[in-house]
Amino acid sequence: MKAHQLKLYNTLTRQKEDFAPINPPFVGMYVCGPTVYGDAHLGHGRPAITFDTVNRYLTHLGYRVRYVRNITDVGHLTGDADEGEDKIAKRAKLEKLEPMEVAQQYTDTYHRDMALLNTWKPSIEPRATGHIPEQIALVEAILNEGLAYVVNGSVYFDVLAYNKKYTYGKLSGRVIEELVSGSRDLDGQGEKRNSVDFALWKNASPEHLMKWPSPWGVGFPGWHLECTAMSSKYLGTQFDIHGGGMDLLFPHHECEIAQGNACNHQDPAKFWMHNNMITINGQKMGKSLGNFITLQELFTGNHTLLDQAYSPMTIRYFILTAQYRSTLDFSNEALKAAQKGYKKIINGLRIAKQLQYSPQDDIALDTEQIQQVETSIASAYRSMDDDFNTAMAIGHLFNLLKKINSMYTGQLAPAALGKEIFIQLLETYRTFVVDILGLVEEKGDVQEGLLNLLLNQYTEAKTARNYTKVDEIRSGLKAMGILVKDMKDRIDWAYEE
RNA sequence: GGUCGCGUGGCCGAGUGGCUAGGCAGAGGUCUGCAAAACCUCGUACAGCGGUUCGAAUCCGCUCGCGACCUCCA
Repeated sequence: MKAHQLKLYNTLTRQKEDFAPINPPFVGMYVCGPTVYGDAHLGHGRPAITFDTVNRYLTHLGYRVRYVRNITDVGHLTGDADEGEDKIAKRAKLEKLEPMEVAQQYTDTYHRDMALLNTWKPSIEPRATGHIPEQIALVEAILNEGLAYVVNGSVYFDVLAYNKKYTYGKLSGRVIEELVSGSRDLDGQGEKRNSVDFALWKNASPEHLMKWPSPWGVGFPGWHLECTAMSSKYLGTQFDIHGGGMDLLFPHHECEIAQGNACNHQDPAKFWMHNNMITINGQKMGKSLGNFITLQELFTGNHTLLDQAYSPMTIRYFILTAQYRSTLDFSNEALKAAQKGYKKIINGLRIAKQLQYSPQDDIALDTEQIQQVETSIASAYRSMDDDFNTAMAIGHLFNLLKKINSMYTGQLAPAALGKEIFIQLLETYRTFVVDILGLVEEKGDVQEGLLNLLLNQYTEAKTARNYTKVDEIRSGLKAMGILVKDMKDRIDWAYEE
């Protein structure tokens, strides 16, 4: 393995920085997970795939990653201050279920969808409700620091007091004075000393469903608190990477930094990474806008905006074709192009497995070809080293794929590359596609044995020049998404793109 | 209103000063019973205007258009 200087964009400093773990070879990464009150949508897919790829690449480079992604199973408020309703409780009432049944149900569907997208499971997947004592301890610590205050059984973080010692707004680039003057006068925030203060613990009304006893009475934790509690418990008070969607940058991550500094006197994370949003017709796709498409709807094609179903791997590939910090616009056209691109990549994987190296004395090394392969390999790594530029890496993979395909069709002899480069080419291609990008063949309805039987018939018919039969088999297989390929010396097949 | 970001060929989408991104769609060619696949070749794009520079999609300014965050959201 060559030396890699991984650079990643740190939202905190707004520039790309050299990555170095606090305790090599270990890397601690915390990513904000879903609030489980509904099916996961395309917007959940993006951070999951983005940080899965980060996890995969770091692991590939030899780091030992502890990847923590939480499940938020305590609903936060749908509205402002006391007027709001717990999202999970709301769903529970609607479906006549226990809140925990709702959380369990959608945790399960989330896991199912993430597995389909071929994301690695987090090392630890803590739940907010499983860490109530830790959260209460944090509130007490912040109170002890004099950076929070209690009102009517609720505890609020005192942002102005905090800002005297630390800097509130350093992540989002917000200036406290502007926040104070710019924040709206909301009803029901009378308890707070200042509108910029945020809840650490909320007093629960009698009809509130999810609540716990605390030193300040029965209540529930504020929504920024769980991430601080769980990240510090499992990764320490300062860890390497904190990830999440850009929409969480403010106030959520800003508040995490404030809470971390208030308790531990240091920033919780060295690097903050934020994936951009998926847009639909140029507008953010999101629950609040009601324009989201769930992953299941994508997989089944069951949505008015969808022309057809798109497989999980198509979705994964689609997301990886854009740099994670760019917005990515959803459209049927783009997804169909992604589907074809993905199939092409996977067909290449099948082909690569078949290729054999055989030395040929009559074939000289082709230095130009060799150099092209070497350049593409190096470029693919350089792309990933540059803030996980999967889009660019994929571009270089297609260049490698051309070489693989050329060898497959006999237009390029493996011997022209030399054994070492030949092996390196195949190995790099497979490693990038499968290990790093996480793209795998989708076990469809292809039964290899059955297929080979049919292809034998095809070959026999062809030898007998029975073209009616040949065409019949070919069109029959095409209807099932299998392309028959008549090669010079044999018959092969591929997934239809 | 405040803060931040974006505008790339028919479509998607990389690219921060000179060196072919790539995919999809399209055209021509090689191969082939015919196809398909694959491979080769092709379009010479960077919102507009001005500036800096030997040289700009890439830096600076202005204009226009779009979006995100500021309230729960990945």
